Amino acid sequence: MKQSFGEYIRKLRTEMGFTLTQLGAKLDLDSANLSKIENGKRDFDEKRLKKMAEVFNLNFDELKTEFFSDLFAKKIYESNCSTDALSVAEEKVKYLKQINVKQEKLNLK
Amino acid sequence: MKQSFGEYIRKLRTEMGFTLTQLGAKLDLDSANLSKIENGKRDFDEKRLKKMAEVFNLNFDELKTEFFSDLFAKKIYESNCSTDALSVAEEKVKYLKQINVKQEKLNLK
DNA sequence: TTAGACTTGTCAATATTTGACAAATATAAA
DNA sequence: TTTATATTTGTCAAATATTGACAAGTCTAA
Repeated sequence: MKQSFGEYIRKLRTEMGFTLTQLGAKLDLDSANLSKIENGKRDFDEKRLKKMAEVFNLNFDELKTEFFSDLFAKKIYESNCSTDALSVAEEKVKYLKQINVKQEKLNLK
Repeated sequence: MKQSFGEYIRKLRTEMGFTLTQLGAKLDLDSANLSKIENGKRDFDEKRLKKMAEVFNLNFDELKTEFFSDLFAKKIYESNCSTDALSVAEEKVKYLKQINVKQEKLNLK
């Protein structure tokens, strides 16, 4: 879990004995671009997460966790932001969900 | 800290007695677009954080925390991702910083 | 050396974000 | 009420960013 998302894909891919071209085909992705993704030079596209979970038989929610945590970590690292943002974000997620509940109740009326 | 970034700006703006147009001018931003930002219909652009900190005399790092936490929370909410991603992200930030240290040592040689 | 695997650079196509403006609505003072 | 100002909403072209694709390079193992 402490690796980057690119390293994670590479690990999974080599464990399965796939080449970049083979996995690329499964994910509908150019091997050159997949190489960049594994090397952290491009971002993996969220829309391919579902397919990736299927290919590697992974739990989709755990894969999302892996994917988004990478996104957040990179943002924090690049922007030199405090990791406090992470705990504040947790509060804000609660806030957003709460707003949503209120909204749904209103919509029922 | 439990409000959205848009609500936060609005609170600061009204406390200072600024109109959208007045604050917009200070931030080099159309009043209509600032309105959308405050109402969560557009995103505040990271490049204006510095100026915003100056205008409201805020600590830049704290403002960044406020800004990025909002970003993360929205992502999690929209994508229905587990908040586990936040703690995993913390680990990944450590990992990225560690990699960087190793890289710097290599560059010295 | 050759074939296959991987990497890197580039660029047009596509998608997203932004700035700007007009028009509608809300608010509040005269 | 009318009027002035503040705010909201819709739209759209321009600016940016991302993506897919391909060529050409390096690396590796037989």
